[in-house]
Amino acid sequence: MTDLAHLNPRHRELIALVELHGHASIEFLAQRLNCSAQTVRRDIRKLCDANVLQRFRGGARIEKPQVRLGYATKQDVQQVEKGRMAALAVSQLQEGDALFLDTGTTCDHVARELLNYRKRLHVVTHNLTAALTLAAQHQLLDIHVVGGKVAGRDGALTGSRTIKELTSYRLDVAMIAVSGIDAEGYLLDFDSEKIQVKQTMMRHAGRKVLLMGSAKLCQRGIQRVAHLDEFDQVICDVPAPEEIQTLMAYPERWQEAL
Amino acid sequence: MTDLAHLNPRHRELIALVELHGHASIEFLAQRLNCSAQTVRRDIRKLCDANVLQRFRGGARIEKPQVRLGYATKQDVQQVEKGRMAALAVSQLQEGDALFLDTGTTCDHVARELLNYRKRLHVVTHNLTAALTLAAQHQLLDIHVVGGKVAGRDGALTGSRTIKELTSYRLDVAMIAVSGIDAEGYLLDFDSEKIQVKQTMMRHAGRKVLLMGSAKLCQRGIQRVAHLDEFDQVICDVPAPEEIQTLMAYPERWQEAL
DNA sequence: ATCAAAATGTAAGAATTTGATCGTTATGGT
DNA sequence: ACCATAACGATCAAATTCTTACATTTTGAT
Repeated sequence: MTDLAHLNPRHRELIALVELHGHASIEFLAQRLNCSAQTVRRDIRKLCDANVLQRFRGGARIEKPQVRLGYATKQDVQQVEKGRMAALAVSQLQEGDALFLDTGTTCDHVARELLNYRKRLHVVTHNLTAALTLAAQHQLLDIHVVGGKVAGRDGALTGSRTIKELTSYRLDVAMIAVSGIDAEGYLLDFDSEKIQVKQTMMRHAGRKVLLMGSAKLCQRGIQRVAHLDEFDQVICDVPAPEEIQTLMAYPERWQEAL
Repeated sequence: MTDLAHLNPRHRELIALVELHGHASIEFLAQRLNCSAQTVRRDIRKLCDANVLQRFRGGARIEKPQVRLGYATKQDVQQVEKGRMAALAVSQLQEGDALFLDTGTTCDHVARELLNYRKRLHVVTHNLTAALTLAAQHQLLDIHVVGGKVAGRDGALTGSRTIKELTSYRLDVAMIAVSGIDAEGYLLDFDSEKIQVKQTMMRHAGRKVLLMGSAKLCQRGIQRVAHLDEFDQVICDVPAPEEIQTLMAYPERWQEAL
């Protein structure tokens, strides 16, 4: 166990990317990490020496000791991009707005961004980490947590109680995150309990905002959450790829976070 | 764990900036903090020695952006004693027990202790930090969070909704913490909303357990929560002082955590 | 007001990282 | 077995970052 203490953000994102897919090619990683293939090779060699990854010709993979990939490492994927998307989403809020906040690391970034929002807001969430982050501003923000059963390491509350409580609200905005997207433009996720929560939030909100990093564009899920067209805004860190644009009735709803 | 006591405002700002994105470069920090890169390096070195940040070439990062160090770690008194009290309280649980868990740093210690408890348990709480701690064991533990409004930096949920939800439970144990005690043996606290939650938990639990560090024996509050005699166990880190013993109908309920 | 100690800024040299080049090695198809 | 292609490792130069040392400023106490 060598020094895994001072790994730079690129190392962390590299690990996260490999964990996310189980394996990744040098070229893919070089493109994602914005560096040369040479550097990726060096990083991989280092991480393999530290027994974090296993390498194969052309890339690296990870033996998953746990089926569930760590919530902590998910945070390392597209950290900067998630921050930018969160900032854009928050910048479009108005004083006094009431919003639903979904679970996921992207929404955690929104919570962090809201700390710097200096105006009154109402926030309703089933996201424990976000709620705890927001608690630092509880004098300014009106934060409501819906009841439920803790469903994941990230502190997502789900279950019939959660759904039932959500239905008693009617808010201005819902900020939703998902795991992936399919070829027809439907957003996907894995946990049906969490999907129910997302759908309920959308039904009880005026403006629906989707937060989806470009990494999600090539990822999947097992169950449909909603269609792209059901959202009033789609916030991403890159412009909409052509194949996505053709799936949208209103491609102008796509927004790129700079 | 070195001295976190005398952090100047720049240090706090630096930590906040690193927390915002999870990591930050020296250059970025120097610009935002209006100081030289060298000073930033010196600050970072200090904070890394204190285990607040981790450094990497070119900047620094923080391991858990979502856990604030404002609340739990900084001014928590009697940490060791609280750990011992928590261990004693947890040791008296039985597999399958269902318990209410109150807010406060003492109860956060109980949550941490429960992580090592290897048996099935049901936990109902309005304590966000505890719930998030317990989430790491969500496969083994059945964790329910009641809905409500975030009332403090520590992530306490309160309000009529919280009370109403609590009344639908009937659990084996309630673990309660308070701010102080008065001369007649009544436990005291400050926030009437939180007091209502404590009282409701007690009404809907079989065994009532009070967790009270010796520091609380000379502290006060502004409103009565309950009397010492209403608890089936009083866990403290010291033996009951004489003046307290005379106030209790059953002094044998007092337990000292070793 | 004065001095000592701590904090901050500046600069030069050392160390690390990175991308590119090039010869070597592994892989897959014929 | 052979060849074409892609991946790899070593090496080097350029760029960036770190450390060390020293000058300057600020702070606190007498």
